[in-house]
Amino acid sequence: MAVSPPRPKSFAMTALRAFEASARLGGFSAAAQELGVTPGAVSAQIKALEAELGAPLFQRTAKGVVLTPLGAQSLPAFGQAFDQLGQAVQQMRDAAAPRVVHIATLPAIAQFWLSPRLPRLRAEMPGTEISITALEQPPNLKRTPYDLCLFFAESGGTVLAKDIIFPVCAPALAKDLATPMDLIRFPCLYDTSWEGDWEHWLSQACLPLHVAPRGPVYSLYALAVEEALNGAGVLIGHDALLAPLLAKGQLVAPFAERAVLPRALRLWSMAGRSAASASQEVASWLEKEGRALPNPSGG
Amino acid sequence: MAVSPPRPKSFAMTALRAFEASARLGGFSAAAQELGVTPGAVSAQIKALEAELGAPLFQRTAKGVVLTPLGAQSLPAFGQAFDQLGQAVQQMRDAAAPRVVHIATLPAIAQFWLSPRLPRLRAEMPGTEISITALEQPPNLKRTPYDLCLFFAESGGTVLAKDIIFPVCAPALAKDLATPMDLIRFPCLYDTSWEGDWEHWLSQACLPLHVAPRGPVYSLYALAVEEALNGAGVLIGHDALLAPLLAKGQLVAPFAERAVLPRALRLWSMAGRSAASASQEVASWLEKEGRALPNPSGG
DNA sequence: AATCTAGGGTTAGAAAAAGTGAGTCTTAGA
DNA sequence: TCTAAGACTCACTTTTTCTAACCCTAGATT
Repeated sequence: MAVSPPRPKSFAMTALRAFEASARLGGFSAAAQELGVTPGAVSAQIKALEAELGAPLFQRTAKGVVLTPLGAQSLPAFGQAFDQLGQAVQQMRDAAAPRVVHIATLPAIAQFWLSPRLPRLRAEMPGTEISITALEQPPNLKRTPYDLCLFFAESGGTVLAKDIIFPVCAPALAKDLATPMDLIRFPCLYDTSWEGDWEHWLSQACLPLHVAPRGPVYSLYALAVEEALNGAGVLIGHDALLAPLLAKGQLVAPFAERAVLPRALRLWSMAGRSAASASQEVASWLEKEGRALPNPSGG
Repeated sequence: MAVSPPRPKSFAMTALRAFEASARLGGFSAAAQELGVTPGAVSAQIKALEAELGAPLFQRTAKGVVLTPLGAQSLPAFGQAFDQLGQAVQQMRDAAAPRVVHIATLPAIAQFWLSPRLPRLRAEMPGTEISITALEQPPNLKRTPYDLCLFFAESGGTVLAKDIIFPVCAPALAKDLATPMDLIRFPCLYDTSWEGDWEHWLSQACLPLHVAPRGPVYSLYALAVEEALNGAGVLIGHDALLAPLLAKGQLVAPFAERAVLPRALRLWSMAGRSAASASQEVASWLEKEGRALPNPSGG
């Protein structure tokens, strides 16, 4: 008669979360990113879960993993359960600290769009604490403790600004840029997370030109902007982000051609928050801000 | 602009579980028992959760804890979420190992009621693996990975046998026990988890006697039975458990008086299991077993 | 065909979390 | 006043989890 060890604990929560995320996102790497750990950790969790379960949940292939029937059949229930858990956590956080709003956004947006507006926002909403977290990817609001997401996206939420791109540079450089063809003689700067920007602009401007960056590649938009301000080259700029610098004349747009990308600066929150909550107040304020300046640099 | 640390993980699952259990059961100690850890561990978890939350969930008093409004308001959602999670785990386990049945039961029941029946049960259900876990308290099926619970209880599930108690002893001792009054001259054995048994029997038998155990106190019924078999004293015996020993004559009941306790040997499972599952098959078999021998030692 | 790349798997060792155990404190009730 | 229950503290141990650096495979690219 087998008597199990003194602590007959149920399944490890971490492993279940890893399973749910992996199954939902279709891969360990994606799950690892959502959970904020390395793929190896997710792999180990799943392995442990499968061992305890005595049956495989994923079928491993060289190019990713596929759910086994068992895994596929288990996923929906776990999805619902974790949704509910996440919602419960949100509610609790709301109730505990009703005047704290956590915004998740791109580092570039945080620095160039949000940061200039924060003083006014804070002034207009005293007593509300606003915290900003910079992330490369929009987080899953159902699973992570953020109230608002502010990212460039093609759909979802409300549009705060179109994503209009065009080359910008220091004023000193602009006089050497009579036509786009002159771009060939200068480094064309861009941020790695927006690799296609130059091509987009060139094709939208009907220019059969191929430009390539010279010098360092920037993994942080702020660095690229800094370089552009220093006159190190021509940056492919985002209107929504650079409007203040353009307005102040620290950067200029040497060419008239503008490309409007299908994506836009969008703000969204988790469904089912009361409109009276602090996060919704902040959202309204930001949306108003977006409407107030539909085209800050003048169209 | 505050950028949170690289890993903006959501709340710790363990802490949330500790909160839910503590809130539901009304105390850290009770929660600790359900979770299989020490009260200190639960206390630490809750403390960490409250710190992260920035608000207290419990109000500490000298005699236990009381939920704050925040805690009370958060509890239902967490209860539902964990119920759903537990159900999802159950479903997954069922689907993964459909022929494994985990039974939680009292050590004494495991050894004296279940163990003698296991060979037949296994013979009749080949291919079904049955594992037994001995626990002092019935576990919460919604939160722990057991399929069936077999305990003495006053309600719930189906009755397998009444709990009838009466003194038993080795045959050699019986001849010195003409009347219950003779009990005074012998050690009266009992198990610590059933402390009131002697009083129950004595009062039901209308005997104004007070008996006390002499010699060691047994924390495991099996030890007390062993001692009784060795002729070390008179044990207050449970009919359902000792029937085989009585039938074989290894133990005898020197007195005719029997006390029927309000509780009974009961079997229950989590609601919402398909009747075709292995666990329900085992349950049916055990229930049939209970019906087959309503009063094994003869009434 | 050789190389590249993306996605997974594996491992040892490091780090973090969770848990224990003994002792303390407080208060209700005997 | 004494006792018992329940919670807390703190130093220490154990367990879990994570990372970093490796390898492996298959499809795409050159």
